[in-house]
Amino acid sequence: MTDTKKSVIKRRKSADIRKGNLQLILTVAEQRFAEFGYNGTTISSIAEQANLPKSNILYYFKTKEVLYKEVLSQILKIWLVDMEEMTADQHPKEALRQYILLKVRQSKDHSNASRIFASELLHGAPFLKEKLQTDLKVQFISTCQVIREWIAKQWMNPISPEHLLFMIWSSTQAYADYGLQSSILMGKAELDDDDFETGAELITQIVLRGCGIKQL
Amino acid sequence: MTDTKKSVIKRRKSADIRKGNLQLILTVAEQRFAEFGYNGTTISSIAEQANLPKSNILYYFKTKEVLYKEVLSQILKIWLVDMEEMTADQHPKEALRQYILLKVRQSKDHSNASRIFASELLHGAPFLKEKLQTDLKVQFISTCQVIREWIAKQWMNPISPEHLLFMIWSSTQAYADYGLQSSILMGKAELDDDDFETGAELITQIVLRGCGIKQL
DNA sequence: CAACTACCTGACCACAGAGTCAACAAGTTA
DNA sequence: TAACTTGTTGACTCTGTGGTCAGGTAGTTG
Repeated sequence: MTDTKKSVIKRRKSADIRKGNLQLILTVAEQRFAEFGYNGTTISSIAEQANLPKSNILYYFKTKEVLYKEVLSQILKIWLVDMEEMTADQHPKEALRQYILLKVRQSKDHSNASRIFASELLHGAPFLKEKLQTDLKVQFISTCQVIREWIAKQWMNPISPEHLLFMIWSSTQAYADYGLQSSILMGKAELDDDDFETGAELITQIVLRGCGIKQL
Repeated sequence: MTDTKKSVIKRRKSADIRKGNLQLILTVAEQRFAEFGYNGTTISSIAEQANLPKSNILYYFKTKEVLYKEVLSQILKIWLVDMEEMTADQHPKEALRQYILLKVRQSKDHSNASRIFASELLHGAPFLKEKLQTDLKVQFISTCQVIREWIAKQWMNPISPEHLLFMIWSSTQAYADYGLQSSILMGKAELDDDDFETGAELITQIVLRGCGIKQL
């Protein structure tokens, strides 16, 4: 009994070490990459912030590139999930509102991930190009189709679904990407919850009205 | 006569060397910084692309940082100019349309500059913070005031000028920042003139309708 | 406890990249 | 032409960084 228990405890403890360190490193790495970019981030700086020796980082991730890709890989998933929820049978009034809200929330809650993603795109998506051409593109085409059906049902004005999506993406994404700049301009240390809510609401209003979608 | 002429020619030639090299370096540097970011860009790579020895770059720009700041400094100016043109006596219908058009054009014609600016903001504007707090903020506040006056005149719905500007900035800026991603999704090598026009028109329509600005 | 595996880490290496410098070339002016 | 300024460049230094490695320790299993 004691043996088993002890063994179990130890086994769990050992697994926890790995899991814990992995998580710690990924979290810290995400912060650093978001702030300084891939080239501006050193393994040493990650190590320092995580309170681990540099060699230990390299023990879990063979190279810096592997670590970065690992961080990246989780981001695209998050990005795609929200879009899937828009379907043709929903009314755009609800669907778009919800999507915009989620995207802005994401900019707030996963600001680092969002910024890394943006930075990646900005520099030509060297590590993401393939995934964009497959996963994201499939989802994109499908969502454009949904919008086309909304238009066919005359639930909204006939406008380019592609450009509409670009507009929604960029304006919601901006609350992560340019949050700092925005806060400077608005004269505060950082954007608060209200700012995000106001932003989401404004984007929603403008998009819905702009697309000729009658509200209520 | 011959002497003077010769002298003049030589003087001009000498000045031209400086001017020409300066311009060449700045242009190449802008490309590299846009594509690889500050840390991802090496002086050697700039030198190579400009067909100059590395030392020569350092002769004109004491350090990499000086060169980068020089590139940056020209960008903010461009960014501010268009905004100045929006004034309270104009009707937002015209003013916003024009501003959006200019901003999208800028994303097309000065894509590198736009991307450097975006990248700078994305990483907390380490080199631009001061200028943002002064120049850009002044212009921002003033433009917000213009919008407030439009609202007071009931030329548009009462919406937050700050967030409206963020929305316009980000959605127009996106045509530079995410141009590559967009082209991938739309299945072409790069966005063509039509895409930019369509984008500008769509943003304009949505913003004008979204703000409750009657067109014509 | 013994053998084993997973985890940890300081010392080390190779190399790239920013910036210096000294010597030289080319234009400029009197 | 002589004195001077401006431009040019290869060779060099020095720091920082990604990554290796060997020798450790701590958990694990029979």
